[in-house]
Amino acid sequence: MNYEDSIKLIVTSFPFFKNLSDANADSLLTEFTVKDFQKNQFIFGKGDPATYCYIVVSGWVKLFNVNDESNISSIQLLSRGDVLGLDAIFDDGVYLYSAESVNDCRLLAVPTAVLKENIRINPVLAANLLGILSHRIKEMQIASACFLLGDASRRLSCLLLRLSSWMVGKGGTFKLPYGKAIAAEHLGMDQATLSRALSRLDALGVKSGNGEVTIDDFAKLSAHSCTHCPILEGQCPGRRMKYDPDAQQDY
Amino acid sequence: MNYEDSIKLIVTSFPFFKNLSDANADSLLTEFTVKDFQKNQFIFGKGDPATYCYIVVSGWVKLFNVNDESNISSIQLLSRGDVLGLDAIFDDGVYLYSAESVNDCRLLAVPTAVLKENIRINPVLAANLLGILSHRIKEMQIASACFLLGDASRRLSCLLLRLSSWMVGKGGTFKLPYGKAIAAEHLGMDQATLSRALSRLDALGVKSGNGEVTIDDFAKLSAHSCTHCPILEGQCPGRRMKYDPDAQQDY
DNA sequence: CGCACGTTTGACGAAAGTCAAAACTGGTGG
DNA sequence: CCACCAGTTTTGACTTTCGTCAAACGTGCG
Repeated sequence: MNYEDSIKLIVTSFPFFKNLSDANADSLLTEFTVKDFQKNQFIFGKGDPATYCYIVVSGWVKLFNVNDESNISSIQLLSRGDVLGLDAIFDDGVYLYSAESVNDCRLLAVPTAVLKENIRINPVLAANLLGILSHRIKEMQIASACFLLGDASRRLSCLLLRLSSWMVGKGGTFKLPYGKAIAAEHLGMDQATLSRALSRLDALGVKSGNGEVTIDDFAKLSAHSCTHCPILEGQCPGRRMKYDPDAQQDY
Repeated sequence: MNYEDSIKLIVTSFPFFKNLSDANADSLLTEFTVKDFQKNQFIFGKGDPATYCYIVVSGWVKLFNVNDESNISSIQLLSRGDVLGLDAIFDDGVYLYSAESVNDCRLLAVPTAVLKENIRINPVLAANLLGILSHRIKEMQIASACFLLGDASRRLSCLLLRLSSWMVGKGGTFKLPYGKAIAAEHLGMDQATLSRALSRLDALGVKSGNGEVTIDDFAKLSAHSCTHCPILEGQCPGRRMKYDPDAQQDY
Protein backbone atom coordinates (compact mmCIF):
# COMPACT_ATOMS: atom_id res chain seq x y z
CA MET A 1 0.00 0.00 0.00
CA ASN A 2 1.41 3.40 -0.96
CA TYR A 3 1.60 6.59 1.07
CA GLU A 4 -1.52 8.23 -0.39
CA ASP A 5 -3.59 5.12 0.20
CA SER A 6 -2.54 4.89 3.82
CA ILE A 7 -3.52 8.53 4.37
CA LYS A 8 -6.81 7.89 2.66
CA LEU A 9 -7.49 4.89 4.85
CA ILE A 10 -7.08 7.01 7.94
CA VAL A 11 -8.94 10.15 7.00
CA THR A 12 -11.95 8.53 5.37
CA SER A 13 -12.99 7.33 8.81
CA PHE A 14 -13.23 10.95 9.98
CA PRO A 15 -16.61 12.73 10.25
CA PHE A 16 -15.55 14.97 7.37
CA PHE A 17 -15.80 12.08 4.90
CA LYS A 18 -18.83 10.36 6.43
CA ASN A 19 -21.23 8.84 3.89
CA LEU A 20 -19.24 10.22 0.96
CA SER A 21 -19.00 7.93 -2.05
CA ASP A 22 -15.57 6.54 -2.76
CA ALA A 23 -15.39 8.55 -5.96
CA ASN A 24 -16.31 11.73 -4.10
CA ALA A 25 -13.72 11.11 -1.42
CA ASP A 26 -11.05 10.40 -4.02
CA SER A 27 -11.74 13.53 -6.02
CA LEU A 28 -11.67 15.65 -2.87
CA LEU A 29 -8.43 14.07 -1.66
CA THR A 30 -6.62 14.97 -4.88
CA GLU A 31 -7.17 18.62 -3.93
CA PHE A 32 -5.95 18.20 -0.36
CA THR A 33 -2.30 18.13 0.69
CA VAL A 34 -0.57 16.58 3.67
CA LYS A 35 1.53 18.94 5.80
CA ASP A 36 3.80 17.92 8.65
CA PHE A 37 4.66 20.20 11.56
CA GLN A 38 7.17 19.88 14.33
CA LYS A 39 6.58 20.73 17.99
CA ASN A 40 5.64 24.36 18.74
CA GLN A 41 5.47 25.35 15.10
CA PHE A 42 3.31 28.18 13.78
CA ILE A 43 0.42 26.96 11.61
CA PHE A 44 -1.55 30.14 11.00
CA GLY A 45 -2.10 33.47 12.69
CA LYS A 46 -5.19 35.35 13.81
CA GLY A 47 -6.29 37.71 11.04
CA ASP A 48 -4.50 35.90 8.22
CA PRO A 49 -6.60 35.22 5.12
CA ALA A 50 -8.13 31.76 5.53
CA THR A 51 -7.04 30.02 2.34
CA TYR A 52 -6.92 26.60 3.97
CA CYS A 53 -8.69 24.77 6.70
CA TYR A 54 -7.03 21.73 8.20
CA ILE A 55 -7.95 18.26 9.38
CA VAL A 56 -5.76 16.79 12.12
CA VAL A 57 -4.39 13.38 11.09
CA SER A 58 -2.10 12.89 14.08
CA GLY A 59 -0.65 14.88 16.99
CA TRP A 60 -2.12 17.80 18.91
CA VAL A 61 -2.80 21.36 17.79
CA LYS A 62 -3.55 24.36 19.99
CA LEU A 63 -5.93 27.13 18.95
CA PHE A 64 -5.40 30.33 20.89
CA ASN A 65 -5.80 34.06 21.01
CA VAL A 66 -3.51 36.80 22.22
CA ASN A 67 -4.58 40.18 23.60
CA ASP A 68 -2.83 43.54 23.77
CA GLU A 69 -0.85 42.51 26.83
CA SER A 70 0.24 39.27 25.15
CA ASN A 71 -1.78 37.15 27.49
CA ILE A 72 -2.74 33.90 25.85
CA SER A 73 -6.23 32.51 26.03
CA SER A 74 -6.71 29.00 24.81
CA ILE A 75 -9.63 28.27 22.49
CA GLN A 76 -9.33 24.56 21.91
CA LEU A 77 -6.92 21.65 21.85
CA LEU A 78 -7.44 19.41 18.84
CA SER A 79 -6.43 15.87 18.00
CA ARG A 80 -7.05 13.22 15.35
CA GLY A 81 -10.15 13.81 13.25
CA ASP A 82 -10.73 17.38 14.42
CA VAL A 83 -11.05 20.21 11.92
CA LEU A 84 -9.51 23.65 12.40
CA GLY A 85 -10.33 26.86 10.62
CA LEU A 86 -13.68 25.67 9.35
CA ASP A 87 -15.62 28.51 10.95
CA ALA A 88 -13.36 31.03 9.25
CA ILE A 89 -14.48 30.15 5.74
CA PHE A 90 -17.80 31.92 6.13
CA ASP A 91 -18.13 35.71 6.17
CA ASP A 92 -14.80 37.43 6.15
CA GLY A 93 -12.52 34.56 5.33
CA VAL A 94 -9.87 35.36 7.93
CA TYR A 95 -8.79 33.15 10.80
CA LEU A 96 -10.25 34.31 14.10
CA TYR A 97 -7.50 32.72 16.17
CA SER A 98 -3.95 31.48 15.84
CA ALA A 99 -2.89 27.86 15.58
CA GLU A 100 0.27 26.17 16.72
CA SER A 101 1.40 22.55 16.94
CA VAL A 102 1.78 21.19 20.46
CA ASN A 103 3.54 17.99 19.35
CA ASP A 104 4.93 16.80 16.09
CA CYS A 105 1.80 16.49 14.04
CA ARG A 106 0.38 15.83 10.59
CA LEU A 107 -2.40 17.85 9.05
CA LEU A 108 -4.44 17.59 5.90
CA ALA A 109 -4.72 21.01 4.24
CA VAL A 110 -8.08 21.70 2.61
CA PRO A 111 -8.29 24.72 0.28
CA THR A 112 -11.31 26.76 1.36
CA ALA A 113 -12.15 27.57 -2.25
CA VAL A 114 -12.52 23.87 -3.03
CA LEU A 115 -14.62 23.40 0.08
CA LYS A 116 -16.97 26.28 -0.69
CA GLU A 117 -17.51 25.01 -4.20
CA ASN A 118 -18.21 21.46 -3.05
CA ILE A 119 -20.74 22.51 -0.42
CA ARG A 120 -22.80 23.93 -3.26
CA ILE A 121 -22.92 20.72 -5.26
CA ASN A 122 -22.54 18.03 -2.62
CA PRO A 123 -25.33 17.88 -0.02
CA VAL A 124 -23.64 15.00 1.80
CA LEU A 125 -20.53 17.10 2.37
CA ALA A 126 -22.68 20.02 3.49
CA ALA A 127 -24.45 17.75 5.96
CA ASN A 128 -21.09 16.52 7.27
CA LEU A 129 -19.90 20.07 7.83
CA LEU A 130 -23.14 20.91 9.62
CA GLY A 131 -22.51 17.91 11.84
CA ILE A 132 -18.93 19.02 12.52
CA LEU A 133 -19.97 22.55 13.46
CA SER A 134 -22.80 21.29 15.63
CA HIS A 135 -20.38 18.94 17.36
CA ARG A 136 -18.04 21.85 17.88
CA ILE A 137 -20.83 23.81 19.54
CA LYS A 138 -21.48 20.92 21.91
CA GLU A 139 -17.81 20.79 22.81
CA MET A 140 -17.81 24.49 23.54
CA GLN A 141 -20.83 24.05 25.76
CA ILE A 142 -19.01 21.33 27.65
CA ALA A 143 -15.93 23.55 27.93
CA SER A 144 -17.94 26.46 29.27
CA ALA A 145 -19.76 24.18 31.71
CA CYS A 146 -16.34 23.03 32.88
CA PHE A 147 -15.37 26.66 33.47
CA LEU A 148 -18.30 27.18 35.78
CA LEU A 149 -17.69 24.06 37.85
CA GLY A 150 -16.74 26.07 40.90
CA ASP A 151 -13.29 25.44 42.22
CA ALA A 152 -10.13 24.54 40.34
CA SER A 153 -9.98 20.92 41.45
CA ARG A 154 -13.37 20.26 39.89
CA ARG A 155 -12.35 21.88 36.62
CA LEU A 156 -9.18 19.82 36.55
CA SER A 157 -11.08 16.67 37.41
CA CYS A 158 -13.42 17.38 34.49
CA LEU A 159 -10.48 17.71 32.10
CA LEU A 160 -8.80 14.52 33.34
CA LEU A 161 -12.01 12.56 32.91
CA ARG A 162 -12.43 13.82 29.36
CA LEU A 163 -8.82 13.04 28.51
CA SER A 164 -9.29 9.49 29.75
CA SER A 165 -12.74 8.95 28.26
CA TRP A 166 -11.42 6.27 25.92
CA MET A 167 -10.29 4.09 28.82
CA VAL A 168 -12.37 1.18 30.05
CA GLY A 169 -12.49 -0.38 33.48
CA LYS A 170 -12.59 1.08 36.96
CA GLY A 171 -9.44 3.16 36.76
CA GLY A 172 -6.08 3.42 35.03
CA THR A 173 -3.01 5.37 34.02
CA PHE A 174 -2.64 7.55 30.95
CA LYS A 175 -0.14 9.99 29.52
CA LEU A 176 -0.93 13.69 29.44
CA PRO A 177 -0.92 14.67 25.75
CA TYR A 178 0.53 18.09 26.63
CA GLY A 179 2.35 19.82 29.45
CA LYS A 180 0.70 21.13 32.58
CA ALA A 181 1.32 24.71 31.53
CA ILE A 182 -0.85 24.20 28.46
CA ALA A 183 -3.46 22.35 30.47
CA ALA A 184 -3.63 25.25 32.93
CA GLU A 185 -3.89 27.74 30.08
CA HIS A 186 -6.68 25.63 28.59
CA LEU A 187 -8.56 25.58 31.89
CA GLY A 188 -8.18 29.32 32.27
CA MET A 189 -6.26 29.08 35.51
CA ASP A 190 -2.79 29.83 36.71
CA GLN A 191 -0.18 27.10 36.50
CA ALA A 192 0.35 27.32 40.24
CA THR A 193 -3.37 26.90 40.82
CA LEU A 194 -3.42 23.77 38.67
CA SER A 195 -0.53 22.30 40.58
CA ARG A 196 -2.27 22.87 43.89
CA ALA A 197 -5.56 21.53 42.55
CA LEU A 198 -3.82 18.37 41.40
CA SER A 199 -2.38 17.74 44.83
CA ARG A 200 -5.83 18.22 46.35
CA LEU A 201 -7.15 15.50 44.00
CA ASP A 202 -4.73 13.11 45.67
CA ALA A 203 -7.39 12.49 48.29
CA LEU A 204 -9.70 11.28 45.51
CA GLY A 205 -7.23 8.74 44.17
CA VAL A 206 -5.45 10.81 41.54
CA LYS A 207 -1.66 10.53 41.37
CA SER A 208 0.58 12.21 38.84
CA GLY A 209 4.21 12.14 37.90
CA ASN A 210 6.43 11.90 34.88
CA GLY A 211 3.77 13.36 32.60
CA GLU A 212 1.44 10.53 33.52
CA VAL A 213 -1.75 10.56 35.54
CA THR A 214 -3.26 7.66 37.44
CA ILE A 215 -6.93 7.65 38.37
CA ASP A 216 -7.91 4.92 40.81
CA ASP A 217 -11.64 5.16 40.27
CA PHE A 218 -13.22 7.08 37.41
CA ALA A 219 -16.66 6.95 38.98
CA LYS A 220 -15.40 8.41 42.23
CA LEU A 221 -13.69 11.29 40.45
CA SER A 222 -16.76 11.78 38.29
CA ALA A 223 -18.88 12.12 41.41
CA HIS A 224 -16.59 14.95 42.49
CA SER A 225 -17.06 17.08 39.38
CA CYS A 226 -19.89 15.80 37.18
CA THR A 227 -22.47 16.09 39.96
CA HIS A 228 -22.09 19.84 39.63
CA CYS A 229 -22.12 19.84 35.84
CA PRO A 230 -25.32 20.75 34.02
CA ILE A 231 -24.50 18.93 30.78
CA LEU A 232 -27.08 16.35 29.78
CA GLU A 233 -26.23 12.78 30.71
CA GLY A 234 -24.67 10.93 27.80
CA GLN A 235 -23.51 14.14 26.12
CA CYS A 236 -20.14 14.40 27.84
CA PRO A 237 -17.63 11.62 27.16
CA GLY A 238 -15.88 12.35 30.45
CA ARG A 239 -18.81 11.58 32.68
CA ARG A 240 -18.45 8.22 34.36
CA MET A 241 -21.15 8.27 36.98
CA LYS A 242 -23.23 5.19 37.53
CA TYR A 243 -26.66 5.71 36.02
CA ASP A 244 -28.55 2.85 37.64
CA PRO A 245 -30.55 4.28 40.54
CA ASP A 246 -30.71 0.84 42.19
CA ALA A 247 -26.94 0.42 42.15
CA GLN A 248 -25.03 0.57 45.41
CA GLN A 249 -23.16 3.82 45.77
CA ASP A 250 -20.02 3.37 47.82
CA TYR A 251 -19.29 7.04 48.25
CA MET B 1 -51.38 43.37 4.35
CA ASN B 2 -52.52 40.30 6.27
CA TYR B 3 -50.97 38.66 9.33
CA GLU B 4 -48.99 36.00 7.43
CA ASP B 5 -47.54 38.57 5.06
CA SER B 6 -46.36 40.77 7.90
CA ILE B 7 -44.62 37.81 9.54
CA LYS B 8 -43.05 36.90 6.23
CA LEU B 9 -41.81 40.43 5.72
CA ILE B 10 -40.00 40.31 9.06
CA VAL B 11 -38.49 36.85 8.97
CA THR B 12 -37.27 36.84 5.38
CA SER B 13 -34.70 39.41 6.42
CA PHE B 14 -33.20 36.90 8.88
CA PRO B 15 -30.02 34.93 8.03
CA PHE B 16 -32.12 31.78 7.91
CA PHE B 17 -33.82 32.92 4.71
CA LYS B 18 -30.83 34.62 3.11
CA ASN B 19 -30.61 34.20 -0.68
CA LEU B 20 -33.65 31.91 -0.74
CA SER B 21 -35.95 32.37 -3.71
CA ASP B 22 -39.37 33.79 -2.94
CA ALA B 23 -40.96 30.47 -3.89
CA ASN B 24 -38.62 28.56 -1.60
CA ALA B 25 -39.28 30.90 1.31
CA ASP B 26 -43.03 30.64 0.77
CA SER B 27 -43.06 26.88 0.67
CA LEU B 28 -40.96 26.69 3.82
CA LEU B 29 -43.15 29.20 5.63
CA THR B 30 -46.27 27.13 5.05
CA GLU B 31 -44.64 24.44 7.20
CA PHE B 32 -43.67 26.81 9.99
CA THR B 33 -46.03 28.02 12.70
CA VAL B 34 -46.00 31.16 14.82
CA LYS B 35 -46.06 30.62 18.59
CA ASP B 36 -46.45 33.32 21.21
CA PHE B 37 -45.08 33.02 24.73
CA GLN B 38 -45.58 35.14 27.81
CA LYS B 39 -42.90 36.18 30.26
CA ASN B 40 -41.08 33.34 32.06
CA GLN B 41 -42.82 30.63 30.08
CA PHE B 42 -41.37 27.18 29.47
CA ILE B 43 -40.46 26.60 25.80
CA PHE B 44 -38.65 23.28 25.91
CA GLY B 45 -36.67 21.22 28.39
CA LYS B 46 -33.24 19.65 28.30
CA GLY B 47 -33.52 16.07 27.08
CA ASP B 48 -36.87 16.49 25.34
CA PRO B 49 -37.05 15.14 21.79
CA ALA B 50 -36.19 17.99 19.44
CA THR B 51 -39.17 18.03 17.11
CA TYR B 52 -38.93 21.76 16.51
CA CYS B 53 -36.28 24.36 16.35
CA TYR B 54 -37.31 27.98 16.71
CA ILE B 55 -36.52 31.34 15.19
CA VAL B 56 -36.98 34.37 17.45
CA VAL B 57 -39.25 36.95 15.82
CA SER B 58 -39.49 39.28 18.82
CA GLY B 59 -38.67 39.35 22.54
CA TRP B 60 -35.88 37.58 24.41
CA VAL B 61 -35.34 33.91 25.12
CA LYS B 62 -32.98 32.37 27.65
CA LEU B 63 -31.17 29.08 27.05
CA PHE B 64 -29.94 27.45 30.21
CA ASN B 65 -28.90 24.29 31.96
CA VAL B 66 -29.60 23.01 35.43
CA ASN B 67 -27.38 20.64 37.42
CA ASP B 68 -28.12 18.21 40.22
CA GLU B 69 -28.15 20.96 42.82
CA SER B 70 -30.55 23.04 40.68
CA ASN B 71 -27.94 25.68 39.99
CA ILE B 72 -28.68 27.44 36.74
CA SER B 73 -25.99 28.09 34.19
CA SER B 74 -26.91 30.36 31.34
CA ILE B 75 -26.00 29.29 27.81
CA GLN B 76 -27.22 32.17 25.72
CA LEU B 77 -29.69 35.01 25.57
CA LEU B 78 -31.35 35.27 22.18
CA SER B 79 -33.26 38.00 20.42
CA ARG B 80 -34.72 38.78 16.99
CA GLY B 81 -33.33 36.68 14.19
CA ASP B 82 -31.57 34.16 16.44
CA VAL B 83 -32.24 30.45 16.07
CA LEU B 84 -32.59 28.05 19.00
CA GLY B 85 -32.38 24.30 19.03
CA LEU B 86 -30.62 24.07 15.68
CA ASP B 87 -27.65 22.16 17.07
CA ALA B 88 -30.00 19.56 18.53
CA ILE B 89 -31.23 18.33 15.18
CA PHE B 90 -28.05 16.41 14.46
CA ASP B 91 -27.14 13.17 16.24
CA ASP B 92 -29.52 12.26 18.96
CA GLY B 93 -32.28 14.72 18.27
CA VAL B 94 -32.80 15.85 21.84
CA TYR B 95 -32.43 19.36 23.20
CA LEU B 96 -29.19 19.80 25.10
CA TYR B 97 -30.50 22.68 27.19
CA SER B 98 -33.74 24.18 28.35
CA ALA B 99 -35.39 27.28 26.93
CA GLU B 100 -37.59 29.85 28.61
CA SER B 101 -39.01 33.19 27.56
CA VAL B 102 -37.56 36.20 29.36
CA ASN B 103 -40.15 38.66 28.02
CA ASP B 104 -43.33 38.24 26.09
CA CYS B 105 -42.02 36.92 22.82
CA ARG B 106 -42.95 35.48 19.47
CA LEU B 107 -41.22 32.50 17.91
CA LEU B 108 -41.42 30.75 14.57
CA ALA B 109 -41.54 26.98 15.09
CA VAL B 110 -39.65 24.98 12.47
CA PRO B 111 -40.26 21.21 12.38
CA THR B 112 -36.89 19.54 12.40
CA ALA B 113 -38.11 16.85 9.99
CA VAL B 114 -38.89 19.52 7.40
CA LEU B 115 -35.53 21.13 8.00
CA LYS B 116 -33.56 17.90 7.62
CA GLU B 117 -35.36 17.10 4.39
CA ASN B 118 -34.76 20.56 2.94
CA ILE B 119 -31.05 20.57 3.76
CA ARG B 120 -30.75 17.60 1.45
CA ILE B 121 -32.37 19.25 -1.53
CA ASN B 122 -31.65 22.92 -0.99
CA PRO B 123 -27.96 23.88 -0.94
CA VAL B 124 -28.79 27.53 -0.26
CA LEU B 125 -30.59 26.59 2.93
CA ALA B 126 -27.72 24.30 3.91
CA ALA B 127 -25.28 27.16 3.36
CA ASN B 128 -27.46 29.45 5.49
CA LEU B 129 -27.47 26.94 8.34
CA LEU B 130 -23.70 26.58 8.06
CA GLY B 131 -23.46 30.35 8.36
CA ILE B 132 -25.76 30.40 11.38
CA LEU B 133 -23.78 27.70 13.18
CA SER B 134 -20.49 29.36 12.34
CA HIS B 135 -21.87 32.66 13.65
CA ARG B 136 -22.96 30.87 16.81
CA ILE B 137 -19.42 29.58 17.28
CA LYS B 138 -18.06 33.10 16.99
CA GLU B 139 -20.54 34.32 19.58
CA MET B 140 -19.49 31.55 21.92
CA GLN B 141 -15.87 32.54 21.45
CA ILE B 142 -16.75 36.12 22.34
CA ALA B 143 -18.70 34.92 25.38
CA SER B 144 -15.83 32.81 26.58
CA ALA B 145 -13.36 35.64 26.00
CA CYS B 146 -15.67 37.81 28.11
CA PHE B 147 -15.51 35.21 30.89
CA LEU B 148 -11.74 35.42 30.99
CA LEU B 149 -11.61 39.21 31.10
CA GLY B 150 -10.33 39.23 34.64
CA ASP B 151 -12.50 41.04 37.12
CA ALA B 152 -16.25 41.43 37.22
CA SER B 153 -16.32 45.09 36.18
CA ARG B 154 -14.58 44.23 32.92
CA ARG B 155 -16.97 41.39 32.20
CA LEU B 156 -19.92 43.67 32.87
CA SER B 157 -18.41 46.41 30.76
CA CYS B 158 -18.07 43.91 27.91
CA LEU B 159 -21.74 42.97 28.17
CA LEU B 160 -22.92 46.58 28.29
CA LEU B 161 -20.90 47.44 25.21
CA ARG B 162 -22.34 44.51 23.30
CA LEU B 163 -25.88 45.38 24.37
CA SER B 164 -25.40 48.91 23.13
CA SER B 165 -23.54 47.99 19.95
CA TRP B 166 -26.37 49.31 17.78
CA MET B 167 -26.01 52.82 19.20
CA VAL B 168 -24.12 55.51 17.35
CA GLY B 169 -22.31 58.53 18.73
CA LYS B 170 -20.03 59.05 21.66
CA GLY B 171 -22.36 57.77 24.36
CA GLY B 172 -26.00 57.29 25.25
CA THR B 173 -28.75 55.69 27.31
CA PHE B 174 -30.41 52.36 26.63
CA LYS B 175 -32.86 50.03 28.32
CA LEU B 176 -31.64 46.72 29.71
CA PRO B 177 -33.56 44.01 27.84
CA TYR B 178 -33.66 41.85 30.98
CA GLY B 179 -33.28 42.15 34.73
CA LYS B 180 -29.95 42.35 36.50
CA ALA B 181 -30.44 38.90 38.02
CA ILE B 182 -30.52 37.39 34.53
CA ALA B 183 -27.58 39.49 33.42
CA ALA B 184 -25.56 38.26 36.39
CA GLU B 185 -26.51 34.67 35.66
CA HIS B 186 -25.46 35.19 32.06
CA LEU B 187 -22.10 36.58 33.13
CA GLY B 188 -21.57 33.68 35.51
CA MET B 189 -21.35 35.89 38.56
CA ASP B 190 -23.35 36.52 41.66
CA GLN B 191 -26.03 39.17 41.58
CA ALA B 192 -24.32 40.99 44.41
CA THR B 193 -21.06 40.95 42.50
CA LEU B 194 -22.76 42.49 39.49
CA SER B 195 -24.26 45.21 41.61
CA ARG B 196 -20.86 46.11 43.06
CA ALA B 197 -19.20 45.94 39.66
CA LEU B 198 -21.78 48.33 38.29
CA SER B 199 -21.11 50.85 41.01
CA ARG B 200 -17.38 50.59 40.32
CA LEU B 201 -18.08 51.44 36.66
CA ASP B 202 -19.50 54.75 37.87
CA ALA B 203 -15.95 56.10 37.78
CA LEU B 204 -15.86 55.30 34.06
CA GLY B 205 -19.02 57.21 33.27
CA VAL B 206 -21.62 54.48 33.61
CA LYS B 207 -24.82 55.29 35.48
CA SER B 208 -27.79 53.02 35.94
CA GLY B 209 -31.26 53.24 37.33
CA ASN B 210 -34.82 52.24 36.53
CA GLY B 211 -33.67 49.44 34.25
CA GLU B 212 -31.77 51.91 32.10
CA VAL B 213 -28.05 52.32 31.63
CA THR B 214 -26.22 55.45 30.55
CA ILE B 215 -22.73 55.26 29.12
CA ASP B 216 -21.00 58.61 28.77
CA ASP B 217 -18.25 57.46 26.45
CA PHE B 218 -18.28 54.12 24.68
CA ALA B 219 -14.63 54.37 23.71
CA LYS B 220 -13.56 55.01 27.29
CA LEU B 221 -15.49 52.00 28.56
CA SER B 222 -14.15 49.94 25.67
CA ALA B 223 -10.61 50.84 26.70
CA HIS B 224 -11.38 49.43 30.13
CA SER B 225 -12.41 45.99 28.92
CA CYS B 226 -11.58 45.44 25.24
CA THR B 227 -7.87 46.15 25.75
CA HIS B 228 -7.72 42.88 27.64
CA CYS B 229 -9.84 40.95 25.14
CA PRO B 230 -8.14 38.70 22.60
CA ILE B 231 -10.97 38.73 20.04
CA LEU B 232 -9.89 39.94 16.61
CA GLU B 233 -10.65 43.55 15.90
CA GLY B 234 -13.85 43.94 13.93
CA GLN B 235 -15.20 40.60 15.13
CA CYS B 236 -16.89 41.85 18.28
CA PRO B 237 -19.76 44.30 17.84
CA GLY B 238 -19.23 45.66 21.33
CA ARG B 239 -15.71 46.92 20.76
CA ARG B 240 -15.60 50.68 20.33
CA MET B 241 -11.91 51.48 20.56
CA LYS B 242 -10.41 53.95 18.19
CA TYR B 243 -8.47 52.10 15.52
CA ASP B 244 -6.48 54.96 14.08
CA PRO B 245 -2.97 54.72 15.54
CA ASP B 246 -2.41 58.43 14.81
CA ALA B 247 -5.49 59.48 16.74
CA GLN B 248 -5.10 61.30 20.03
CA GLN B 249 -5.89 59.03 22.95
CA ASP B 250 -7.22 60.99 25.88
CA TYR B 251 -7.06 58.14 28.33
C1' DC C 1 -50.83 50.61 53.92
C1' DG C 2 -48.50 46.46 53.27
C1' DC C 3 -46.91 43.01 50.29
C1' DA C 4 -43.91 41.00 46.68
C1' DC C 5 -40.28 41.65 43.91
C1' DG C 6 -35.91 43.18 42.46
C1' DT C 7 -31.83 45.48 43.97
C1' DT C 8 -28.13 47.22 47.03
C1' DT C 9 -25.10 46.99 51.02
C1' DG C 10 -22.22 45.06 54.70
C1' DA C 11 -19.35 41.64 56.98
C1' DC C 12 -16.99 37.57 56.54
C1' DG C 13 -14.40 33.50 54.64
C1' DA C 14 -12.72 30.75 50.91
C1' DA C 15 -10.51 30.56 46.59
C1' DA C 16 -7.50 31.95 43.19
C1' DG C 17 -3.95 35.30 41.17
C1' DT C 18 0.79 37.15 41.76
C1' DC C 19 5.55 37.05 42.49
C1' DA C 20 9.44 34.72 43.43
C1' DA C 21 12.26 31.15 44.96
C1' DA C 22 13.15 26.36 45.22
C1' DA C 23 12.84 21.69 43.44
C1' DC C 24 12.61 18.51 39.94
C1' DT C 25 13.13 16.75 34.97
C1' DG C 26 15.61 15.17 30.97
C1' DG C 27 19.37 15.81 27.96
C1' DT C 28 24.34 17.14 27.01
C1' DG C 29 29.05 16.89 27.38
C1' DG C 30 33.18 16.45 29.99
C1' DC D 1 29.39 8.60 36.03
C1' DC D 2 28.66 12.95 37.29
C1' DA D 3 28.20 18.00 36.75
C1' DC D 4 25.66 21.28 34.37
C1' DC D 5 21.94 23.41 31.91
C1' DA D 6 17.35 24.81 30.35
C1' DG D 7 12.79 23.96 30.81
C1' DT D 8 9.11 22.61 33.66
C1' DT D 9 6.79 22.01 38.01
C1' DT D 10 6.05 22.75 42.88
C1' DT D 11 5.87 25.48 47.05
C1' DG D 12 5.40 29.52 50.04
C1' DA D 13 3.75 34.15 51.50
C1' DC D 14 0.77 37.69 50.37
C1' DT D 15 -3.11 40.28 48.16
C1' DT D 16 -7.26 40.74 45.66
C1' DT D 17 -11.52 39.20 44.22
C1' DC D 18 -15.49 36.86 44.56
C1' DG D 19 -19.23 33.95 46.79
C1' DT D 20 -22.19 33.65 50.70
C1' DC D 21 -25.50 34.93 53.93
C1' DA D 22 -28.38 38.13 55.61
C1' DA D 23 -30.36 42.37 56.34
C1' DA D 24 -31.91 46.74 54.48
C1' DC D 25 -33.63 49.42 50.77
C1' DG D 26 -36.64 50.75 47.01
C1' DT D 27 -40.34 50.41 43.70
C1' DG D 28 -44.72 49.29 41.88
C1' DC D 29 -49.22 47.45 42.78
C1' DG D 30 -53.35 45.70 44.80
